[in-house]
This record gives sequence, C-alpha cells and structure tokens, in this order.
Amino acid sequence: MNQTAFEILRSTSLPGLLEQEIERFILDGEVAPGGHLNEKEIAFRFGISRGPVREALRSLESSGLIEQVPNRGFFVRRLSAAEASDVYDVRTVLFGLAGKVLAERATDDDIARLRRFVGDMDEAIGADDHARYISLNFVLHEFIVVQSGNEVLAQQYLTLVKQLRLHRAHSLMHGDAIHASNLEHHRMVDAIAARDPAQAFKAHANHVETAKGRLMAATNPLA
Amino acid sequence: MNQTAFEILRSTSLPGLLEQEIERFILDGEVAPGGHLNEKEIAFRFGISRGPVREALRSLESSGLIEQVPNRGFFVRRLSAAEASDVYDVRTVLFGLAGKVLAERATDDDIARLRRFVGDMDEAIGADDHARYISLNFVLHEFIVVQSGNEVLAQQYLTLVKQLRLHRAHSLMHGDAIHASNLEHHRMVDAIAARDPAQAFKAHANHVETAKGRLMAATNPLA
DNA sequence: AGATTGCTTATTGTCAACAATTTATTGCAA
DNA sequence: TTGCAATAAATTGTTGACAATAAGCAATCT
Repeated sequence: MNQTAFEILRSTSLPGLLEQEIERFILDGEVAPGGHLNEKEIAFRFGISRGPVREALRSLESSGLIEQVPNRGFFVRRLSAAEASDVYDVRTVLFGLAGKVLAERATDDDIARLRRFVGDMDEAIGADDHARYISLNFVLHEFIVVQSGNEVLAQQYLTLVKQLRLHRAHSLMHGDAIHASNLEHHRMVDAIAARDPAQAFKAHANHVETAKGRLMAATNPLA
Repeated sequence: MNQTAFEILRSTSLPGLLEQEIERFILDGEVAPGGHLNEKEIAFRFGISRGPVREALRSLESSGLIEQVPNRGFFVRRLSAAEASDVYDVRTVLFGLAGKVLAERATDDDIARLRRFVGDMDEAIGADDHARYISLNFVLHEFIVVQSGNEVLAQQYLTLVKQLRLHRAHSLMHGDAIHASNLEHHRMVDAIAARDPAQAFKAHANHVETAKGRLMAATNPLA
C-alpha cells in the first residue's frame, strides 16, 4: 500500500519528505512567486503539526526557493531579471565544468545514451512535440550533470535550475530557438565523445550562455 | 549594551542568529568533524528552547556543514579527500567567473584596493608573518567574489570555502607555496586591471586549481 | 571471560498551547 | 463617502511536555 510506504518514509525524516512536497508545490506553480506559505494550512494539509513544517521551510529558504520576512512568514521568492541573469552566469560555468569532467570520464555507454537523447530530441522537433522536447531537454541536462560524478556540482546546478523556474519567462522557446538549441547539444556530445575536455567546457558553457541570451531577449527586447 | 543588541537581533530572527553562532562554533573547530551536536545542550547554552535550534540546524544542513542521521541527530560533516577535490573543482570555475566579471566591471578604486591587498601580502611574506598572510588572503578572495556583484556566485563560493574548512589539511602552506601563491595573485590583478575577462578567468581559475594541487599533494603524497 | 538479554537513561521527533506580532474588521467622526 | 482609531481575528515565534528511538549498563548465561 502507498499508505505504508508513506509511513516508512515518515519515520525516517518527516521534514525531508515535507521539503520535497512543498518544493514540488512551488515548482508546479501552485503558489505563485511572492505568494505566502501558511504554516498552519500546510500542517493541516499533511495532518501534522507546525514544527516539522517550519524545519522544511528553513531548508527551502537555504536553497533559495523561499524567503523569510520576520513575523510575517515565508514567501515564494520572486526572481528579478537581474537575478535570473546572475543565476545563468553561475549555471554557465557549472555546466561547462560538468561537460569538461564528463569528457574526461564518460564511458562508452554514457556516450551512447547521450547520442540517443539528442537523437530523440531531433525526432521530437520533427514531430513538433514541444512538450516531449522540453522533457527530454531537462533529462539530458540532468544526466550530464549527474554523470559528471561531482555531487557538489550536481547539487548546486540543480538548485539553480529550480531557482530559474521562479522567473516569469523561464522556458519559452519555439521554432528556430529549439532547433538551434539541439544543434548545440550535438556539439556538446561530440566534444564529450572526442574526449576533449577543453572543447566540452566551451560547448557546454556556450549552450547555457546562448540560452541566457534568448531569455534576456524575450524579457527585455530593448537590450 | 551588548545585551540590548542581542535582544534586538533576537527579535528579528532567532534561528538566523543561532545559525551564525553555531556555524562559527563549527568553523572554529570547537566541534570536530564527525562530532555530535546536542540540541538540548545548544538550547541551554543560549537560554532558549529546542525549536529554534532545530531550525538553525536545518539551515546548516542545507549549506553542507552538518549532516542529519535519523533519530540520532546532527553531526559535523566529515569531508573526504575526494569530496574536497570536488569542492575545489567547483570553486575553481566559480572563482574564475568572479575574476571574469570583475574584469568587466571593476572601478579604478577596486583595482587600487586589489593592488594594495597584494602589496600588503608581499610585505607579510617579507616579514614572515604567516598569520597576517592567511588573513589577507581570505579578505582578498572575499573582496573579489563580493565585488563581482553576483550575489548567487558570492553565496555559493563562500559556502564552498566554509565546507573546505571541514577537511583536515585545509590551509597548510609555507615558504615556496606562499610565494608562488602571491605571484598568482599578481597575475589575477593584472588581468583585472587590463580589463581582460578571458585572461582574468584563466588567472583566477588557475589560482584555485594550483591551490587544489598543493592540497592534494599534501593529503596524498603518492598521487 | 565473552557474549547476550533486559532494563535504565539520554536524545531525538513531534505535538499542542501560549505569547507576540501583524492583518483584517468594525465603529465613529469629519 | 472617506479616513482613522480601536478592537477582533489570524498568523507567526517560542515554549514545555510527551512519545519514540537509540545508547549505555548491569545481570545472566554459555
């Protein structure tokens, strides 16, 4: 039963479980940026008291998804364009590092899977399946970062990606942009397959940098 | 009075204040890596209850300074050589980015202060004042990262530096190493003064990379 | 002696209640 | 009607108590 599974997890770490649930809630947009998180309501929703809820909220605060205002509670963080730009800059070098490290240690199987991902994404583009492309895109990036084997890197990177979802136009791409994006993916995988760390760093960093460019252009057409 | 200052801060955010105090406690080595953090004892020490203590501990957990073991509490994190290596790799690209950004936006005053720092460090070397060098070294790095203006970058970087203090040999340098280190500082500042972002990235990243090399050599003389 | 079981103690995990602060509402006067 | 003051309600901040789990210790058995 799901009930028992819940009970088992519950006994290990209730705040940890809560953190995941609240995070999902935020990332799914069920509470908009700037929105207030009512402790009592959250506690009631999960049938527990406010103690564990506050602990979970503190964790989410540290990962930059929510902010605390003294005596007023926790609010979903609002990410300005300037802040999103800063996040992108950090993400750029982290992803570059992931590519570099992966070029040094990728197995043949890793490379085969990377090629498969990018191939599937080409197919999704051909079939005009936008949702599938977005989904595969996320999986590809996560795969690269996780397979790099550097947990610090992976954790930092994923935190930043989550933060970016708090920004208004966090992933509006269409037509040409998607096509160009997957061309960059090909270059990334080629560099890894060639076991060329320096080139892999460039290709991966460049990919995020151009993504930032697309985002900023969409946000502020004047700049 | 200090008492009132404490009371004022206390009214804004007790867990936040606690987090700083416990962090200082850990970084000063008053609890060794692997050591246990007794909630009741901490609460008693500050004359408060366990609620706020647990919230502060959750925050510290998110920043990677402590780890939670279910039903056994929080322990100061033990950083293995492999983990320290990973942290250094991430720190390398973050510091590279800081140098790059600073090269793009540093004011003349920033550059003057950088030169002064490095000059003072040369003096400290000449006077064989090891403690002063270490101190200035930290201030210089923090200055560069903060003046980059990217708060995400600064926060991530400082978190990693704190984590590194959990590793045994986190800053044993002497003689030649210190001299070589400050030569690298000169190259960093030169690149910033020349407003050369690409060169600044290289110089800054290289500086952390060689520091990692020194550390790993000290930790594992065989490799 | 060494290992094992059962009991005692200490510590964590969670809760419900209370105090303090903020927000919403009502009543009143200009 | 609008602005303001007083009051009521809701929410956060903190606490002390209780339950559940783990660690320490002594007595027992092989």
